[in-house]
Amino acid sequence: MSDHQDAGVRLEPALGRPRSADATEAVLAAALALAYEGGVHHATAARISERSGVAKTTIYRRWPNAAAVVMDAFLDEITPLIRYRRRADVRATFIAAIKELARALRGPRGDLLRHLLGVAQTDLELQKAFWDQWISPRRVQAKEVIAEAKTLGQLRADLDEDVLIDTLFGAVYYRLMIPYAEVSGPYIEALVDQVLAGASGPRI
Amino acid sequence: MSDHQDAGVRLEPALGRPRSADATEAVLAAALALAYEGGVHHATAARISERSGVAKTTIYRRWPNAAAVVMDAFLDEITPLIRYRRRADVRATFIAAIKELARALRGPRGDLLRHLLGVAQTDLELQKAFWDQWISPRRVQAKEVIAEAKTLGQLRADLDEDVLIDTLFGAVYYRLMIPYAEVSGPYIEALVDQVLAGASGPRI
Amino acid sequence: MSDHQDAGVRLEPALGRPRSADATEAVLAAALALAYEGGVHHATAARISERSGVAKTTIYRRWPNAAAVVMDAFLDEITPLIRYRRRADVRATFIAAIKELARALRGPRGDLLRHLLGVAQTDLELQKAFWDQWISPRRVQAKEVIAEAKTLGQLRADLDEDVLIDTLFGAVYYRLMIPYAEVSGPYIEALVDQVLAGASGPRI
Amino acid sequence: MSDHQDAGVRLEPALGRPRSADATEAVLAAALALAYEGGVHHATAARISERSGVAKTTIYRRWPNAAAVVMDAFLDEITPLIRYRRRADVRATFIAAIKELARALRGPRGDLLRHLLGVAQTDLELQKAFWDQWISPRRVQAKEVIAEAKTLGQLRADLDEDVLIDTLFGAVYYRLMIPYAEVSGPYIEALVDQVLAGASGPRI
DNA sequence: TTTTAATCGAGACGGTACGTCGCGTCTTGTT
DNA sequence: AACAAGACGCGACGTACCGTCTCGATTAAAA
Repeated sequence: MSDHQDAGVRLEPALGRPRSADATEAVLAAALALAYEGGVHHATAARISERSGVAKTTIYRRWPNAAAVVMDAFLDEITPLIRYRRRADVRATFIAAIKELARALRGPRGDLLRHLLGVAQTDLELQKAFWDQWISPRRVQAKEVIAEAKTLGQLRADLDEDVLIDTLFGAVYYRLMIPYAEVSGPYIEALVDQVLAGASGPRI
Repeated sequence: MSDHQDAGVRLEPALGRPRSADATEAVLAAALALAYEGGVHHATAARISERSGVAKTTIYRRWPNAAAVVMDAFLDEITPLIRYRRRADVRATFIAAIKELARALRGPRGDLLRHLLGVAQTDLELQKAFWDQWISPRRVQAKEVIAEAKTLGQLRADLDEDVLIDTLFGAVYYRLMIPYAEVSGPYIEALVDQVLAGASGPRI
Repeated sequence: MSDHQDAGVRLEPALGRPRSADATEAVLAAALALAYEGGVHHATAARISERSGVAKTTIYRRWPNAAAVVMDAFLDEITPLIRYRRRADVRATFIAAIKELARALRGPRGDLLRHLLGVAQTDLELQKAFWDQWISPRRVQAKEVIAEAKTLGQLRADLDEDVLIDTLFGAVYYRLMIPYAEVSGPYIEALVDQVLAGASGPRI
Repeated sequence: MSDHQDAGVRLEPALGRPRSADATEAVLAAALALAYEGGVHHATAARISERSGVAKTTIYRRWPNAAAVVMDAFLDEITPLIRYRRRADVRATFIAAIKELARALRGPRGDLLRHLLGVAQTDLELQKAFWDQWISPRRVQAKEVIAEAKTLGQLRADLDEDVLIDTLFGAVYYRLMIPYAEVSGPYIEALVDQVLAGASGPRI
């Protein structure tokens, strides 16, 4: 759960009636189900309210709009599925990480991410949530991997980390949002290999 | 101008009153102005109609929805600004092309593209228009550049073209849609250099 | 029908699609039925829309709020029921007029008027509609009756018309809104008689 | 102060924490201020609570709804302003009483009464409160005046008291709720005079 | 010259969703 | 018990756009 309101830690003894955890759960579940059924636009505040049994006002008391609810629910669901795990070398680690990501996004989950990223383009708050809760933490992990690899001599010492991450994951998101071809296993291997080896012709 | 309706050629001698070309122009201009003023969502059918003096019916007779009008107007405007031009070598050609693209998208125009790409995620017709009129033609041009470079030995012969394009432009679109940092001149040079040189450490 | 919008006469040839008379009728009928069923507050815009089959937006296009619809419907219904008719003398004319009014307001119709007058206290537009379409025309008729009676010597020549009307009808509305007792036939006769005869004791 | 709850006498020794008198006072003051600022509808339970610093729960423990609070506050304020005082004769007594009433209701206080009477039309409890605490006691006083006047021969012995009160005060409330003209001093004199003298022409 | 047919402007229409307000009730911990 | 705080379910509000429709008025080629 990653509420929009209480992102920070609440230290005060919490005056008044506490927020219902059941309600939160029911709302997130309903929102996710609706979004999978008919796309982000199908998960309206009214429908989430009806399906979850939680009043519309309660929803708006906690999230700025329906899309934000779906975003929270989506992130709750996907975060545990895509953790970096160290492999033999950088190549293997990145291939594994990207394959795990691609697998997690295969099918309706990918569409949902596409839609959310789409809506985030015209919704600053969502944009920020996207960065804070999805992109940024994963970049941090990627940078740790890169740093280790540099130490081990697997990556060039003068390498620009951001460029490396942008090229690897940029390619994946590019194919997600402009879906002219699949992000297949072989593609991922070719992608990582080429990014590591470079595109230049033989320097003789 | 790239009307959605008369993509095919009209062979019949066109009975009745012919469509007004002025109307089309006025609609596109109004749509673009509105989108720049307040985002894609500000360019509603009603507002475009009012601003352009063209009836809503007429708009819907030619475009499926308001976003499609904005897309058409946007593509009309941007296409001439981003043509590939050959330089000394692949490196220079790509750097120049990406810099031109980045320059064209700096400021409000980039936001508009972001928004359109966003809306396209939940609008199949727009998705297709995006691919057909923006992405695809540019990929064709890029592939010509790559082919030439392969012939000249500037790029590896066994190179996967799609991967190369995905990494280069994926990085740019990634930074466009997840705007954590600018697509600056130095960044573009670093990007192209690293993609060409590869990220691997020294093979001893 | 007494639309809030086109109170004045429209001379222009009426551009665009004309307003549906059926819709107007259906809305008024639904509003009145709902108000009789459960009071003015039961005639909400949503319910009127549902019952009449006319979209909520169409309702708001013509009336400022649900209460105004009920008011229009009520006035349409009641106006033909309470016309002044001349009798033998002023006394008989007023008694007949007030009895007709009382009869028309007996039962649910009186409650509806009470409610509407109530709502009008916090709604300027309704207040005005009330005066223009209900009170004012009836006062005009009353003044004609008074003028005639003065000519015939049935009423004192120096009489203040407004005071006379205020006392007669003020008493009726007073009992309507502060319903401590009924506006019965005998009461009406006593009312008119006492207003005509005066309350003063015998001038010896 | 005329609490809705403890109309009956509380005989039990009152277990637990006793009710705060300060709270009651603060609530009434806040309610009245809010009603004067923006009309009865502006005095919502939430706003009264916030302004007075008294919890919403506490308010609902003592009054059935926000309008009842305003009513209580209004009556507390106005009651001392409008006591009957005997003058030379009935005519003078009534003129003085009505003038005092009119003076008290001039300006925002009249609007507030209008609004309350309006709301009372759709709120039985308020309706009753209105009668019990405002209208009824004043009618009792009026009847005493009338009885005295009858004894003194200033009013006809066979006079119907209710009709007399209805006509005099009905006219005032009529002009309050259907404000087509002011309740001015001269108007009040003309009103009382005409009600006393009668409207009939000369019986020759 | 008169059809004939598609276009155009204007604007009404049925719908869906929005985000907010106010209601009166409830669940906390505190007095 | 009563209290402050505030969450909660509920119903209604009035608005924004959507895409469709129905008018009368143009506009040009076909009859």
